[in-house]
Amino acid sequence: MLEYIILGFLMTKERSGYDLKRCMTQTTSYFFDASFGSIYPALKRLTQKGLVTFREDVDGGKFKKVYRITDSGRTAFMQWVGEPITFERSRQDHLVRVFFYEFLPRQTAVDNLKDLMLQVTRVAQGLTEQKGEMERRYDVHQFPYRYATLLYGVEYYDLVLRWCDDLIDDLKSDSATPRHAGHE
Amino acid sequence: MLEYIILGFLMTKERSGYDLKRCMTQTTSYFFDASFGSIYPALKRLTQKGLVTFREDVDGGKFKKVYRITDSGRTAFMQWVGEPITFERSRQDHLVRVFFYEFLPRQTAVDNLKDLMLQVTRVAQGLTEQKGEMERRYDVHQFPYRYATLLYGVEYYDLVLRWCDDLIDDLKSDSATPRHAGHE
DNA sequence: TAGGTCATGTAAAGAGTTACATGATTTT
DNA sequence: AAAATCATGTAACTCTTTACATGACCTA
Repeated sequence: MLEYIILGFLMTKERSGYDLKRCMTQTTSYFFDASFGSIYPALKRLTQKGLVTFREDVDGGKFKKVYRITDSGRTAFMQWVGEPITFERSRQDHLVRVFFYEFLPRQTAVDNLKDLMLQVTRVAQGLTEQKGEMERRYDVHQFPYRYATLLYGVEYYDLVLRWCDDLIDDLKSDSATPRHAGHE
Repeated sequence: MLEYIILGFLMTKERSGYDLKRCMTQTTSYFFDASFGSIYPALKRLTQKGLVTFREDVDGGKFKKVYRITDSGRTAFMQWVGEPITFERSRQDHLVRVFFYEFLPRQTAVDNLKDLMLQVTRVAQGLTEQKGEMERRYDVHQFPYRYATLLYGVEYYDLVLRWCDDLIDDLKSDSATPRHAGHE
């Protein structure tokens, strides 16, 4: 997967490993991210397979390896991107603890959910700004897919926030039956 | 994480590795799942740490190891479940390809998105049925967290479906500008 | 008797992160 | 002069899946 994402980013222009990391952090990190520890080995593998080449560049004294996609790289990417999308149920780690919140005092549950909302709000803010910037600067109909993935992110975070809020409301209105009583 | 989920499932009753797998598939698979290849080693580790014990059972000739949570297991679980929830941006693999759909002919994009919708619909159906069954059989206010996580799943799949649908609509209304033209 | 389900387990491989090592340049 | 950023890379570790091995019981 990572290798194809790298190829995808190289489809439009040549980039260094460092550039690729920045790309991901800025544009895809809300649905896919990778560390240097996986990017550099991936670039090595792609080079060995002949899907990318690189030139060494000294830009202002700084040593750089700038990667460019090859023709077979383009072919491999085009083959991959056209394949049917396989829907994988994605792990939602934040749900795991909540699933077991029956064992927690209601107040702790509410506090932790509120804290979760704060975290999500922070992440969501960055995305919403990106979306606004895109709407201001471009005609979004020209980039339907980039815009759609951004929208997905904004709506997803919105869902998580609404969900937390609804659950907190539900817990407050119903504080007469503390489910955590009786354990042990 | 897996070890705590196992402890969580053992909080209410004793279960075998096989039971635990069935539990997860039935109740948490839309946000967390694990294979036998990770469950059995996890149970071994939990036993070594003294957080669970087991008894060997021969149920109708079938050999079973039934695990029970210990007191230190309960303590460890209660400590974990009360910790603040850390929100991790979760990978949404289905978005990765779509992010690069500018390189695909519009018709292929639409076809693949429709196929994705079919897959999601199938997964969503199971969850919606579970939700309906819970509403019929129990007073959902008695199980706010189980019900909330179910709701999350239903709403999440709904979001994905609406998102696909909106994107397909957008692509149809705007078919005059095929963005894929011009590559290679 | 063949295939399905119940039941446990291991080994190899895959995919990734974290931490570290290195060193130049740029900003404070 | 220190700290941050740019830039590449490796090694150890973690977590996980897939594939396999084993064997009993159940059902068509």
